[in-house]
Amino acid sequence: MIDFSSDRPVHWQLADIIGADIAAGRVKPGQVLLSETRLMQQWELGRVAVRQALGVLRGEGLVDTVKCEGSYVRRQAPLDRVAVQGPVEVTVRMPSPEERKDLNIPEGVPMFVIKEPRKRSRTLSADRTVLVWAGEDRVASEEH
Amino acid sequence: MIDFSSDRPVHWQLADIIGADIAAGRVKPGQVLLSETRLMQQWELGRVAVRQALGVLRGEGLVDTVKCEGSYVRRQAPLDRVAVQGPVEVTVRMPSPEERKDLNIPEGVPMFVIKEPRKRSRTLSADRTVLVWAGEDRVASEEH
DNA sequence: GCCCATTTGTCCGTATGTATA
DNA sequence: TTATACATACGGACAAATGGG
Repeated sequence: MIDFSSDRPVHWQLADIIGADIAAGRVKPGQVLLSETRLMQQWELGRVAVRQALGVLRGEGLVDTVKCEGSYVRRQAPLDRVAVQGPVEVTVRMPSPEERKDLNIPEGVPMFVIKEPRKRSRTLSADRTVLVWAGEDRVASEEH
Repeated sequence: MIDFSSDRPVHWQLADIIGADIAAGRVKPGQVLLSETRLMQQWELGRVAVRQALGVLRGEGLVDTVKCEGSYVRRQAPLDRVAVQGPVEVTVRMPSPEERKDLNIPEGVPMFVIKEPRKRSRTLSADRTVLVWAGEDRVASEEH
């Protein structure tokens, strides 16, 4: 499966393979992937390449690596629908490590920054949130 | 500056240091950072630690690494103000490598997914875009 | 055009610490 | 206690692209 003569780096190839497995549902959300060592053996790669591949998948938000346990396929968190009422300006960026900790945002997940006039910005983890311009006078955040 | 006896990993410490330099403007947008080798010498770290630190900064969208040149402090792209009209649903996620390529999105930058009723989703690089709900019937994207 | 130093990208191997089962 | 597994580091090596002489 891995083509060592390809000009596509092997850790990208491995990330492609695992990502395709996830997309196809061959490994399901919440399920743990093979360990680094198993992946090294199965694909005949070094540890660095395997870790780089997992790093790519974390960066894409597809998996979540837990120390001393393994890398899990990320569960699709139930979405909070957050309604906003204009005029609003919305930007998005990656959180700093501190913001990740404060807002409980996993690695590879961006962050909403919502600026309403005369208010200070609201920040929301983007993997749990769908932003809705309702046009109605409901601004509540529907917690599930 | 780097505390090897700290329980905070050295590559995080280095990312903190460089990130603080960027935030304070001691290195300016468009400017190139010291090379990996220089950073290794200056901070007495191995290459892996230096690369991990740069990887952290890329993941935060602070720097952009160009092969055979160096890591540059990312220029703040001039923002396109994109006006939307309700009802609209906005989600955000990290692009896949293919989408990054297609939409010309740098590493560490998330992507808007804008779903308007009866239309197919629009995707926009989030580092160039500020989303505005104006409440008016103007849906144009004001290119600068 | 060519050489050469620089710089990052891509790999390998090895080692230690630490949390989990 | 033992085995497993990941996190953090070190070292080395070669390839590929860039830019200056």
